[in-house]
Amino acid sequence: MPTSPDPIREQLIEARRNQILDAAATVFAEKGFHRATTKEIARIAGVSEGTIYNYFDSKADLLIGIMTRLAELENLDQELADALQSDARDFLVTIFRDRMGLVQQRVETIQAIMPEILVNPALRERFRQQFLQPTVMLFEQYIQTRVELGHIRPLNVPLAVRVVQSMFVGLLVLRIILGDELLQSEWDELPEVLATILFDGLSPRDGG
Amino acid sequence: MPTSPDPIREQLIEARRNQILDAAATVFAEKGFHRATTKEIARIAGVSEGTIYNYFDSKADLLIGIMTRLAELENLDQELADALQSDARDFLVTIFRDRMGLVQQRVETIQAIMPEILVNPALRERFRQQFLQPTVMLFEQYIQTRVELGHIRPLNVPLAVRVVQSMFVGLLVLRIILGDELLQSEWDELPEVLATILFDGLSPRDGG
Amino acid sequence: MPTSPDPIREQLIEARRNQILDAAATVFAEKGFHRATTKEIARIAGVSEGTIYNYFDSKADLLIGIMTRLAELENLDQELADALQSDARDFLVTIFRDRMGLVQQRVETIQAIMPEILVNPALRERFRQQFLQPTVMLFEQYIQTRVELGHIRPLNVPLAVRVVQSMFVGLLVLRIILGDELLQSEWDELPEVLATILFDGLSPRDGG
Amino acid sequence: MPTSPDPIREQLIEARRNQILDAAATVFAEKGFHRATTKEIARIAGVSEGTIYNYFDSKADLLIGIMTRLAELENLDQELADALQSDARDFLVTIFRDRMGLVQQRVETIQAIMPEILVNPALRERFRQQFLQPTVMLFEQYIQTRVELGHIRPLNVPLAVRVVQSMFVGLLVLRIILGDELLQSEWDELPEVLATILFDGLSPRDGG
DNA sequence: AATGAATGAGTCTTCATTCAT
DNA sequence: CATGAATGAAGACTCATTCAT
Repeated sequence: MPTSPDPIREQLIEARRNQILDAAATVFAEKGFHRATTKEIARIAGVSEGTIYNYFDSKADLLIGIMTRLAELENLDQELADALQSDARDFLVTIFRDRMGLVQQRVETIQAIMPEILVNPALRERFRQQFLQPTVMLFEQYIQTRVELGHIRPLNVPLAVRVVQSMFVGLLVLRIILGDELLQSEWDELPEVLATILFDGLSPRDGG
Repeated sequence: MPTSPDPIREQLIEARRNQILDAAATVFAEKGFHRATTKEIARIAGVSEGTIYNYFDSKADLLIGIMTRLAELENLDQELADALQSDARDFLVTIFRDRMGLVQQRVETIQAIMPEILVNPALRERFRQQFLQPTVMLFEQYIQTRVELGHIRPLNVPLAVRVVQSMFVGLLVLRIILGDELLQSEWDELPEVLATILFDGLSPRDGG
Repeated sequence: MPTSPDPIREQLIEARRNQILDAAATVFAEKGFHRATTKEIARIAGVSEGTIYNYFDSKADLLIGIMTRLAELENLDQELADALQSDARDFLVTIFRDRMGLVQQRVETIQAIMPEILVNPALRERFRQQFLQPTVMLFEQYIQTRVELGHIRPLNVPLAVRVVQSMFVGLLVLRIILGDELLQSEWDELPEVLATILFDGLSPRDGG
Repeated sequence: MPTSPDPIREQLIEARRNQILDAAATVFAEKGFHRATTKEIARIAGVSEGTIYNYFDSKADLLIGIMTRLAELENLDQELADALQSDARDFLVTIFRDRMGLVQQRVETIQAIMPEILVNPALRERFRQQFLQPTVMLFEQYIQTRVELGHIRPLNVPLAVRVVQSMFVGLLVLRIILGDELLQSEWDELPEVLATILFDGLSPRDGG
């Protein structure tokens, strides 16, 4: 009984999976993984509890599914490839706006998985492999190239990448998870401040 | 029968509370809040499960206790008051080393509470009031003063503070929770890279 | 619309029933009735779960079907009718070999139903009516005749039949279900030992 | 925290374990293992469901417990040691009465475990090690001695032991599990018939 | 007649919390 | 105050059965 490559069926299955993952992300975001119940996920998804288990192995598998689906939407490499064309500073502003815009759309999803990533080793490892490592590698290459081109001052590139990455992660945590109000109200002005700090530094320019 | 202010008794009670909180922090750090059981906390603490409830109202109350005890150890204001004496850059390096050193000692405690902060609204609010707001206010004053003294270029101070705070939070998450290996091996070199980026910026100095 | 007695259709239906019962017997034998799932039975039978329910009312009905089919293969009466022709001892050896040979072929089927017979009253009653009672009655007649012919010593015939029947049942349980290794390796020598014990007894013959 | 050898506590624990095992045996016997629910076992035992799990690891562990407790009551070796004193035939009658009397008392327990033994490999192995093997070994020695003493005719001792053992097992199954009515009504006369068949054989004695 | 996705009742098991000793 | 046995509510997961296609 080979898997029939029936395209209609495939689509129905995919749609049902997404329907369930959407509901799971909503409930996980609201209650956290442990306080979320399969009963409520089923209710939100408009299916029975049993149906969830026709599409996923376990409640934990829903988290994996949410994260994998998130990863499939990424195409950072293309973005970075285009990036060398533009000015480094413009690029920072652009990519920050782009990616943080994405994050905005996925607040719920991120709230759903992030706390559990911190606690669940298997999920954590998956997260590192699917998100952190690719990002780090691409950024390292990108910055290394900028350094060689003289656009960026010579420095410990790997550490610098972590510092910038930390800033993204930290801003995410402060705004999305901890709900910092100032970050929410002045979010649009953030890229400029960020660019100034990162490229020009806090120290007053000699001629400033 | 009013509570006798017997100082010996007070001390015993405090000691027992700490003994239980230590155990709770250990188990929460290892298993996460939900996977931790009161039975194991009692075992690690060397007391019975019932005893825990003589000192704390609930399992969640243990988290509050852990966080409150952590806050009591803070004396950031004094540190910042002294800070204006020294060079801004030196201060950054110093305070980063100090606070991250503290973090090192409290890895377990932080691992215990952080994931739950992300998920538990009551705890989150408490965390914001006990840690984030005081820090933010003190730093805002500190940087504002530096700006007025001409040590730091004029900028959107509140946002800048969030950016710096994010960097701390992000580095914490990356190193402690996600276990980034490079950050672990080159941790000692981080303050210098950080200072360079923050104060001098990524852009090559004209005369550099 | 009466059921058309279409012989081709009849045969197809019968074939499909057998296909499903074979699969059910296999899975029941391997997992036991409760641990067996209709999903796996369907998979082994090469049909869908729904199809099973077009031929059988319920999972329990599969057991009934298995047992009924087993009973249909029996034609003990003929065997016993022929039996009086031969020497009693030879007959024991022959019938033991015959029936135990049958059992060998149906190990799987027997493993499938026996444990459930012990637990399911309806099935148990059916088993008694389909297997035990006919066998007992035939054997009682057979032995009674032998006694009257002077081939077998006078004794409590009904009890004696139960004793012999028990021996069969017990040997079955020990070998098939409990997997006694000696019974498996020396199975072929068993009829002779059995015949000696049953006909000659354990006591040493005076003139032996 | 070493296990306190508090004798009172030990006794209470043992009593509670027995209370639960009694209830489990009752419900298993009535419904079979799978149809029995922990809820009902708890109800019959007069405790809560949770309490069951303070004393046993799982529902399956209850079966193990029932079987182990049954095994502890056995002291077959002593019985067999005494046995060589008496006439072989008398001994058969005696031991049959003894052991079948025991069985009578434990009908419920045996009904509880036997069907599951047939289906659960782990339990089956345990059963073989705790009951079958010891019995077989002791009986082999006993019969071997009898043969050497000339009380029993020379034969394949191991097979003969299985045959006799089968008879016990088979009579058990027929009477206890399948509920044969004749075996129930004439149970008291069974030992004599059995002894006659086993020792004297079915064949009429030459001088009989 | 065949399919297999959907169903949802049913069960084992966990664990925070209580309270009699 | 300390204990730890008892509690029972809650929840993840299974699977026989149904029914629209």
